[in-house]
Amino acid sequence: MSVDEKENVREENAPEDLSKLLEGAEGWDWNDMLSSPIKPEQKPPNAEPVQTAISQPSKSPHLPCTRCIIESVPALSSGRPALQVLTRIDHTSTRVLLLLSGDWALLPLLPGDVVNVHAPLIPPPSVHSPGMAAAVVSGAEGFIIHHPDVLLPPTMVSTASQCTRKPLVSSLLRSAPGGGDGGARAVLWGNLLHEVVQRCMTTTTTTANSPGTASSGWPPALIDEHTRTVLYSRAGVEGCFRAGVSVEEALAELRHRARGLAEFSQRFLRPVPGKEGQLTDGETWLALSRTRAVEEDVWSPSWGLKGKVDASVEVAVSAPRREAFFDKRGGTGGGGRELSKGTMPFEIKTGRASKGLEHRAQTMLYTLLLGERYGQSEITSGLLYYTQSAEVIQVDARRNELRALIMARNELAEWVMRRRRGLDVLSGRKGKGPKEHAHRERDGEATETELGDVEEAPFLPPPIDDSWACTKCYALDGCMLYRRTHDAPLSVPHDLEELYARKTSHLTPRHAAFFRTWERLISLEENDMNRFRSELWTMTAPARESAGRCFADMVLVPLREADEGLAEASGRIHRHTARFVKRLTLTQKGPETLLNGHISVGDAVVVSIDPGFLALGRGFVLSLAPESIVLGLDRAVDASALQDLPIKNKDALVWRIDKDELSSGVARLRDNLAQLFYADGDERRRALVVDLEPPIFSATPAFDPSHLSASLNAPQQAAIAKVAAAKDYALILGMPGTGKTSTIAEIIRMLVRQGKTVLLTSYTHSAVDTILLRLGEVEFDVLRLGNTDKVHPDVKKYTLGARPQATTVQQLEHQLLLPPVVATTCLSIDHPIGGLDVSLFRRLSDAHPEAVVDLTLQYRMNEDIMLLSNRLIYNDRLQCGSEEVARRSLVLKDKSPLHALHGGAPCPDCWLSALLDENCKAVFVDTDALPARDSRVGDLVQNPIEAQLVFQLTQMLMRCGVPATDIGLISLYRQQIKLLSHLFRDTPGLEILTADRSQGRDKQCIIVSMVRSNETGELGDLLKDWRRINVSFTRARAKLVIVGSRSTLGASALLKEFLELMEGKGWIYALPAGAHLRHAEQLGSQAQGESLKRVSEESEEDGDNTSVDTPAKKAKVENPTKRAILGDIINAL
DNA sequence: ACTCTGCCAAGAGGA
Repeated sequence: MSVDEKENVREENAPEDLSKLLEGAEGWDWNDMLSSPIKPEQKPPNAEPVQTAISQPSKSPHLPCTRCIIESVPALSSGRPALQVLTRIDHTSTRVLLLLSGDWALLPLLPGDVVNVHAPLIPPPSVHSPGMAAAVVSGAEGFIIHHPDVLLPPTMVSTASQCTRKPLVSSLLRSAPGGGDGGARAVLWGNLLHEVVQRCMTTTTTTANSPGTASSGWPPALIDEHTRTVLYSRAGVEGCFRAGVSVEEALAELRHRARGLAEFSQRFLRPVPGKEGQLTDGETWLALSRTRAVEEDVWSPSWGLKGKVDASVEVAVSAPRREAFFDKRGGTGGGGRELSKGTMPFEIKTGRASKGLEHRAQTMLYTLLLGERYGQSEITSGLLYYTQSAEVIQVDARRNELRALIMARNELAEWVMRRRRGLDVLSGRKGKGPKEHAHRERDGEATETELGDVEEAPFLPPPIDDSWACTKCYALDGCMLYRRTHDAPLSVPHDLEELYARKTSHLTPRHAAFFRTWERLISLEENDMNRFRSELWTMTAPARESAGRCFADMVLVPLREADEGLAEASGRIHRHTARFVKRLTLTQKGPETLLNGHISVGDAVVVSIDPGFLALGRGFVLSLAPESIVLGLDRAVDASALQDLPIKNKDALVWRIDKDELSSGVARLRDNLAQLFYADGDERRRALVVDLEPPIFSATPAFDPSHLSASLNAPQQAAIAKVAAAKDYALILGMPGTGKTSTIAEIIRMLVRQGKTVLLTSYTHSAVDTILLRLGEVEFDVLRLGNTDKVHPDVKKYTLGARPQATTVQQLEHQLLLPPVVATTCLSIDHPIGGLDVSLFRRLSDAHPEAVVDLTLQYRMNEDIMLLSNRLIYNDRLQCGSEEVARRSLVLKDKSPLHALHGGAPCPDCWLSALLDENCKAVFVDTDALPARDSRVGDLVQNPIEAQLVFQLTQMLMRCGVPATDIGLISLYRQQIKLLSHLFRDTPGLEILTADRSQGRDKQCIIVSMVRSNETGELGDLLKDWRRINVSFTRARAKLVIVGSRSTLGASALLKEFLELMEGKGWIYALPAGAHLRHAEQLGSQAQGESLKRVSEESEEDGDNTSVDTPAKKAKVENPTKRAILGDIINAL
């Protein structure tokens, strides 16, 4: 049997046709020309196609794609059918003149905008434009993707056909599925059945290699097994719980809904199409020969789309031979049927076909995504499978429909960009250049004012006001809320007045203002994240690596035995584990250690192959060593997982690992905010939080103080009494060391004793877990929700994963609802019983000081250390809990090592002796005489000499008998933390933390490295933040040593005050010149210093600092495998 | 003006 490749219909847009257009182009009236039909009679031109750098290689089968920046757009007068737009190819100076007609001429293009031009580049209309190219995009050919860096999901684009506002509102508020109970159930069946089909598709091996043999398809037993596996999984039972359905009922329903699967598989799962596999069109026969992948995530910056394809399948299609084809191909005789093979997206729909058009649209967009991923020109069709009606429909991606869909995408992207531009202005970011805000005249009206007037600029399209569609819409609540708070001037049509009133009449202007304000704050944060998102495809890996947000040139290597423990951890995202090392060649130079940069353990990452294969895996960092990184990923990235990708040189695969910027958490915040304002929302909470109604306290709190722990001090007891009396809320302000953790633990015990339920929550995992740990062994049950991989090991016993897998809704209900204490982070609300707002402590405590209790007695700091905090921040409200605390000092067990530095004799002017003195409890160590200057590594700041000083001091402390676990090193700068961590890599127990991460911790001795030291007096914002300074100073119990440059730090008002205070107390120690060298040898910091020097020099190379090439810096190891082995050895030590 | 934290996602379907 002969198999013909299917002709690509879009190849008909051959460039010759366009070139013909341009013949003798000089002096043509372009607008006239573009609106007139092609004149094929004109003789072919001599012009060669323009050879020019195309920044983005063609990935689409159809047309080359060029990324261009708009330079100027002419005034657009209404009724003009065509538009000439001058652009420049991104990252080049090559100009491209876009000749737009039809819909494309109406695009709201602004100078500075990015467009992807899907059209061939041809010579420009005028020969007077050397080096310039042109591109024609009209109703008949080419596509323009406006704002391509906004990647939109195909579902959003397809829903926009009905109402553009709806997908935008629902992307802002990722609310729970609407449509009432029925909706939730339908979603559940959809979710589960999808997974069943996908499992069947991946576990079945078809008989592709034995032609002629009919495939046996999926045996009913296999389908049933998958059904049960899917349903009895954690997600399955949880879904039932959410939808309020019993597992038994779900099983029956799923079995019912899966009944057609076996027949489907018999008809279509075969190597060669036959009559059984006839599609609903009545003439096409289909065979699914292989499933390439399911749930594939494809990000397409060239189409400005990203989505998940249910399945990618290899198909064989047999269709009656068409006349048109026959003629065109010159005829192979015979008529009859024509067979073609290819890859298609396979879209499963388990509901009714009522949304057929949207489903078709979605499927067409998936053809674009798959075309990009597999680079195959034949992906011009997709398949829609309706499980209920057992129909399979072939959807051809025809130009006209695609064009309409792309226009719809462009419109959505324009709305998204309007919002971003508005937010950029608000946050003072003015975009990329002055051109961004240049004029675009439209009928003589400048749009510049629109940008300036952010308050009024709408970012949502107006509602469609279709009483039938709107009443049924599941985005209605959000839509109406925005209408009330953001589109207030819009008049409401008569037939929707009642609905509008029902949804919004409870909202006061104050409510609207509150929602607007917080909504905007949330969006600002979201916008910040989005800025980095597009860097994954707009920046090369090395460029992004130098900004510290990427690891370039990574190679996949096998896991080591030491990583096995990591591989076991299995959260919802973490399904596969992969280890990467840096590939280094003679010519390439990378950072010596992966520890440089912004990527740390726990961070979310995206794994890609440059160029073109974005986001092949997503997950987070499990472990990070100088030589290798281990990731937990949502999908496999090994060779077999990549077998179908058109990657040229699979043996020399190079990966990039990018720090991911997740923004969905922010959308949830926004949704939580919106919940406060919905008609059926929590009215009391709205009154307390928004209207600031006074909280009510009972005069006679029902609690028995005799149950309280005897160790509680008076302010702590007062706090607990306040909580017991609170009907709404009580606020406890805990200054450092005042026993917040114990008080909270005690409050939890009290509330549980009273039969109440408690939600324990905080912004961070560590804060939640600290309290659970302090709670210790309790007689009641605690449920810890949230990402298991981030939960403290000793608290894991409280997680759902530590309990037996529930197989009934009732069991799950018990696990979820019975524990009186539920602990989780605020944002971890992707769970049926979670959900909380941002902290409103400040707002509430300002409005109702009577609701606040201060904890004032502290047991951590001695009086010298406390004095700093009291004077600078707390107005002397803080007191020592006891004399013993006040007098606390760091006593050295053995001072002889100190004397040994100077031949056994005490040394009066040794800086180490001075600082280690027991009476030196709080001291600022001034480095100005050395000096110890800061330096930059990319955008990071470090101070190597200061790191050495800290190293020597710490070494001496430990030699004198202070356990490493009693010492903490703090810096506000991450790069400094890295230098210190490197120096102390062999000192277990010593904690080295940024100020932020030291929150909630304390140590006998804290050494703070202030880092900033320069002649220009540059201080940065970090050191001006008094909260961070305060946190780092108040971690110390007995001794606080602050190392820094007095002259530089004095630039900050707070630090100036601090230095004056220290001066007055005589607590400043000015290091003599060369102090860091004096004991270097004895303290073994010679070798350490060398290695430190190396690390920091190498780091500096990554930045723009110049450094002399020392002979010590030899060429890097040439063989990547050797390198990996070396890495193993180093790591095993 | 260089720090931190959290979040998995696009879609699952309905008159």
